Amino acid sequence: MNIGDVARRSGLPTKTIRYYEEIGFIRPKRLDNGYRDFDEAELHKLAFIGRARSLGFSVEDCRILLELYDDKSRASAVVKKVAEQNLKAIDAKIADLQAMRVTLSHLIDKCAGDHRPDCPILENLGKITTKDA
Amino acid sequence: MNIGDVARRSGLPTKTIRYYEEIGFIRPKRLDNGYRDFDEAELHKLAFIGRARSLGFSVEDCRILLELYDDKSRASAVVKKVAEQNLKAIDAKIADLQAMRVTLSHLIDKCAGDHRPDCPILENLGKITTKDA
DNA sequence: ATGGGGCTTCCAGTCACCGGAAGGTCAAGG
DNA sequence: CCTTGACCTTCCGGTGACTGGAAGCCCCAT
Repeated sequence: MNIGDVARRSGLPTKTIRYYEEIGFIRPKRLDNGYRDFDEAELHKLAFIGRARSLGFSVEDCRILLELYDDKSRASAVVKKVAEQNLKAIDAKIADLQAMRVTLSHLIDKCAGDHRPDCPILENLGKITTKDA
Repeated sequence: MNIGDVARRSGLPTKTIRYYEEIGFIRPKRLDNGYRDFDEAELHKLAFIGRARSLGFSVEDCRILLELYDDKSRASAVVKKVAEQNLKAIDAKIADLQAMRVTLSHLIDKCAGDHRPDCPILENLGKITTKDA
């Protein structure tokens, strides 16, 4: 299977697939002309990584998850722990963004948004909130 | 004012301040010994950038906001628009993360998380969801 | 044989910094 | 006067996870 077919079937760009080879996720054989030749197992692995990435797992998380996936005797608790850590990280990001959102939307609400130059948004950003030593 | 004082008063790391000089946000004078010498206006500007960054504005957004801040005759509508675009981007990120969160937490709930090897998390990641051409 | 797409490698760029090395400067203490 | 330690400087490289582009094969259909 050529890289283009794998890209279509996995949903990953060819650039990303080459990158995943570079960082050791896959080692496709080569044809005589130098083209990569993927088998179904590699396609499968790439699709796995793609799904995990879309759920917010880092590439290094994926490396761990792949190892766990291959190790059929590992306890599910181990996998669950990795997933829970990821969930925590996602929750923290959501909380950060929501805090931003609150402040920013307050600012936007207070701004008339007309032809006049007075703007509470800039005024607030301009406030020096230093901790004078 | 030395860079260390500015760092303490603005809350930005010295590395970041030097970086902001490099990309043209500020142009502090230099003392004979080569040290940067900041004035209050520069401190103010850095604090402004720091606050905007913490609200999710990109560095390029900050460049625009600074220009708008300096242009006392611009309409507040212009600023509001930039802020609203940022708010939209924040909302999109929150939505993405929440979608991830839902899927991942379902998966985690379904996983026993014990000594047994069966794990719905990995099983789901392993599902090939390709669009076979 | 020619054209167009697909494949290869390699280099550089993204974004917003951060870490560290090598070295100059300054104020205080012995 | 010397040392110590906290500053400051520049420069180089790295981060994460790709992405873009150039230069150049390769393959197939016309």
